Amino acid sequence: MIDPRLLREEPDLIRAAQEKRGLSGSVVDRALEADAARRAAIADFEHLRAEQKQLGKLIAKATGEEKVDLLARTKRLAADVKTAEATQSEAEQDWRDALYAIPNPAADESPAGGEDDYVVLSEHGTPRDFEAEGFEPRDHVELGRILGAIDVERGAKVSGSRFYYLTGAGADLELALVNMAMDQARSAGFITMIPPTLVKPRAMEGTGFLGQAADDVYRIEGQDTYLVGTSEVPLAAYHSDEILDGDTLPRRYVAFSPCYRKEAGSHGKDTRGIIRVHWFDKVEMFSYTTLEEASAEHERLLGWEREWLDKLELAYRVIDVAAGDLGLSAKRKFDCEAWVPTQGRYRELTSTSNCTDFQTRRLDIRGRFATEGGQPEVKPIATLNGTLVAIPRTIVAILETHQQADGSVRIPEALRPYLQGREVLEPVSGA
RNA sequence: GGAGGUGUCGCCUAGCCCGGUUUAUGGCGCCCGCCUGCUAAGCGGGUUGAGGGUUGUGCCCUCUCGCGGGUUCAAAUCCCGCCACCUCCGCCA
Repeated sequence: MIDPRLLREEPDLIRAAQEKRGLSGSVVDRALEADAARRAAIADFEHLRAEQKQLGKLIAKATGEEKVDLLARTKRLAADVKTAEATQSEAEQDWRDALYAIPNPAADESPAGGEDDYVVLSEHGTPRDFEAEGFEPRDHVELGRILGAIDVERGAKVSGSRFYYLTGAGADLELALVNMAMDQARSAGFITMIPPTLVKPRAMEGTGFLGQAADDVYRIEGQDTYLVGTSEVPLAAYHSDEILDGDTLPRRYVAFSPCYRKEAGSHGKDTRGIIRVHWFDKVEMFSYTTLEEASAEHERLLGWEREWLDKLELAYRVIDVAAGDLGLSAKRKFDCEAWVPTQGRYRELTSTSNCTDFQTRRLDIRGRFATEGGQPEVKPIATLNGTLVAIPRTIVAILETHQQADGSVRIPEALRPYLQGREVLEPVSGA
């Protein structure tokens, strides 16, 4: 949720922000109207209610005929109060709906425009030149089959399209990546978490996933419960309705969890292999910090993502995602995209977003901070998230990047201790 | 799933039977000040959060006792539903 005060005082800023994302500014007018209506309704109700309470006090003291008189007066008032209260709560609901429809304004630094208007911030490593090495690279599906690591056929048989089994070396690889990622995050000071992945509407809405992203969310039939598409959801909602001690910030959590996505609207895209799937496991970093520190924290999260990709010896680039391609909650987003040899292009492997106070306002998360003068101050705080490792895409990048002419795959050195010291994944026969 | 119990301002706690100076009591913690020849002890004051009004910047008002309804002129208090936690039983990995 954007700051209601900002909307009221600087509506043109929000209009400009809508335009930068390629969205209509009409929601701004709707929200302003709703705000005015809400405030009028509040004043109306509170006025009547105050009168009612005054009379109530008199009644308590009054006796005899005087009391009868007062009771008659206030009885009529009671009905008016009830009506005014209903009007107020309706107006507040309208106002909330209008506000919730407005996304976080993009950062000044974010490029304007849509999906293709990103800016490349940096490139790291060099894509392998298979032509120079004299062999045709196999894609991850083929490598997965040869290594006995990925079984997409049986995934489809049992669960449908966009499902897979990780088998043998593939399963070992996931556990190794997860443990390595957790080790990295733990030594950076993150608290390790394994969160629930079925959540109530509050958590989903509070993190901004029931807006335009709602089509991508699995809902449990007959229940007000959702499967999360990322552990960002339970990690953000973890501190909902809490006031955190400012001294404890930043709070950094790292979670391992499965993620579920309908992938609605991506029919025909990435149908081969495990680039785009309905379920995958992920290790996610999450920070709560002050609004002042949020940008610096965002850079730190990006730094940890880069450290991770460097250790996997992947070629990748970092992009500044354009305003129109940001999620509802994000003010700014960096994606790390790894080179996928058989596709001849960079594909998103990790992503980090600065959500500022957008989620904390929805989830009622604030910080209590010491002030110069005296009494501590309660203020909104910021949340940020960043992928450390999304398993399938990382496996794709590793297999394709480090494959050898005979179909084996060299294990990056940093990962070997997590794979029983293995240096190479060898083809198996009879998958 | 069944039975019983509990849910009060950061934490603990009084109030609930019997509705009305309750502006929700007290303690801890925290903040400010006083006192004090050291970071102790003591004393005084402040301290839930959200929203609206006013711009007199300090004050006024409303909401907030797990959540939602209801009864009533009036609800922390009475009634109904829901949720969470605890104890016991059942079932289960």
